[in-house]
Amino acid sequence: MNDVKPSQEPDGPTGTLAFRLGTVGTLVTARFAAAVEDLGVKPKHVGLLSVIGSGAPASQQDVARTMGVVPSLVVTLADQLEELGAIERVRDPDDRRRHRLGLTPEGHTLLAECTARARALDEELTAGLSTAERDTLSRAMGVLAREAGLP
Amino acid sequence: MNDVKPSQEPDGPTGTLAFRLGTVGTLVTARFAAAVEDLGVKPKHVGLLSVIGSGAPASQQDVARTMGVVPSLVVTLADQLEELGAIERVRDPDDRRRHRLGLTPEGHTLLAECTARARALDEELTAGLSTAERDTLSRAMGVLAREAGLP
DNA sequence: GATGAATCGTTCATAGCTCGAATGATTCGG
DNA sequence: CCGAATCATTCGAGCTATGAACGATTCATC
Repeated sequence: MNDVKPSQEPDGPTGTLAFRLGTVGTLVTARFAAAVEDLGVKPKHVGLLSVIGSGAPASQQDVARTMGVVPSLVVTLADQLEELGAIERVRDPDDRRRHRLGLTPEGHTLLAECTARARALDEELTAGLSTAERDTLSRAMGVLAREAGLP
Repeated sequence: MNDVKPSQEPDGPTGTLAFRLGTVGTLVTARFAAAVEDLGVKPKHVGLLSVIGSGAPASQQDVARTMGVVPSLVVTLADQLEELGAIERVRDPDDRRRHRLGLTPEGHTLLAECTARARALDEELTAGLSTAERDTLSRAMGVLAREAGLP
């Protein structure tokens, strides 16, 4: 009768979802960063690639909004990815203020490799979970993302 | 037969658990930071309070290890919390190199308030989830935390 | 007991990341 | 045609967290 809530967890903020999400997120991001370091990119770069990769070529403003960062940061990230030969900037003929960002063939390859490594990391992380739990977790993260103000 | 995997998710890294954990973590942390801002503390302070609050009084080195940060950062955080009157440093009589960190009565109150707000945030975030899903999520986060290298 | 090595807390300088304001080019609305 | 708005870019600044030095204290070995 005493294990209705089997929580052996500490009862401080450290035990709450909000807090744990932060610490685990930081840790996992660090691990992902280490996993793609040799490719010359960091998580933010991968995020940019991913945004560009899925969907129509977008302006840097759009990308910034989607990523939840400031446009000036997109400039820096895009500069570095362009230098890697992963993306290219094309002046939008319809509105020549805009730069439409697109993946180069090398960019597609890079994105695919990053995706593969992210998936591998997922496998490691969820090794201790059942398939049903993974699905629930995956779905819950989607809900949380929207709840936290993501597109 | 085509919805064996009902994933409408994008297939880039953005859709992976590892990546989403990072972005959601950052977002949630920002929201928690805003929630406790008027108390004069930031998430890292709350983490420190939480570590001190649960368990025997620990040295700053121990706290640093538990939090996964460098000892010099604990100095800064402890300074600010001490100035708030939330914690106190006591020279360990058994080993006078050490400072044992302890919560003051005000510190207990502050920690309790932070805990309450973290729980309230949890409620908001998981509003769209069933009770069973919340439990699974909670458990899964514990597994991930250990898997990612947390105590 | 003495003495060199190790540990604890602290200070300081520094690196990394991100933001915000200012600028120039371009487009839109009246 | 002209002022307001939008886009990309540059530049400077802020904040966090780190790592290397340093004094105080303890430990281990002789």
